[in-house]
Amino acid sequence: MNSTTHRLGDLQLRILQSLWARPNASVADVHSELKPERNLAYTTVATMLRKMEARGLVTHHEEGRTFFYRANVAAEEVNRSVGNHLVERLFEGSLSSAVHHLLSTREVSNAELDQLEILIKEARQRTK
Amino acid sequence: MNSTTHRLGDLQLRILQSLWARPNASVADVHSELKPERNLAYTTVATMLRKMEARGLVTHHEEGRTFFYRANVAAEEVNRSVGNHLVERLFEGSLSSAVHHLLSTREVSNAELDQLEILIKEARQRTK
DNA sequence: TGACAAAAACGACCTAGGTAGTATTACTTC
DNA sequence: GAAGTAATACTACCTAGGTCGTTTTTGTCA
Repeated sequence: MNSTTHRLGDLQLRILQSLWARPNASVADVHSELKPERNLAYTTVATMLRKMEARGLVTHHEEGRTFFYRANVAAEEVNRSVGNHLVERLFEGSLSSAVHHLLSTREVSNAELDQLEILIKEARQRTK
Repeated sequence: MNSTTHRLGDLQLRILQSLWARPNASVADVHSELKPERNLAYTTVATMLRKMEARGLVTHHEEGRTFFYRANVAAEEVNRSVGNHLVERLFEGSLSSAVHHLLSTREVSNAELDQLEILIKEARQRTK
């Protein structure tokens, strides 16, 4: 894949998320999906999709005169890449200090804490 | 503070980190600190510091003809802001899915897992 | 005091994201 | 077949990070 999956703009990320949820979407599809949160012009979405295709982030195929886009990078890949990049540049690679900051400044429900403990147990199993 | 503490460039973040570790540093100080990892021109650092001051990220005071800079935003603040922003935009605010991704794709030592469990216990105490 | 060096100021340029208007093309429908 | 509509294509512009080169100022020291 592209080595620069981290460093995606906000709009690019939202478009990718839209495509992950609804693969093979036309410009109109993406545009109307994003309409409520960002009141963008149709051409803004179209232009961004074209730019993203040039960067290899999405691909398209044509049906009649309409382009249908799909993501060319996996959600897992992007999330991992962006997440790791953040931990690296902010916390020198220390996952625990990253989580520490998150935990100490966010409201975290008990259910989420339960979930986290399960994840830790699973991680222990894996490294055993 | 500034509402845009998230969205800092890599260089800006590194400069801030340098200033957090060594407050009241001259351009030469920051430049030589960053020298090993990034072979930047002196003026690059100076220019970036000036731009950062214009954005309110750092301040300076003069001693003789030399500027001494210090960070105008706290490390805690920036880390929290950047971290939260990431969790929001990548995982819709779910801390556990963020941590899940991190845990599932990184090598995490047992010591770090221990540390995480302690953090969770502390968080539970706090919300009780 | 005159040369040198160090420091800041300024301006220039490139890249990339983001946003959108205008032009062109082509399909549909009366 | 002409008008209207819905697509894409193209171009332009703004902002911000990042990177330096050149110029100006000023202090130091032989």
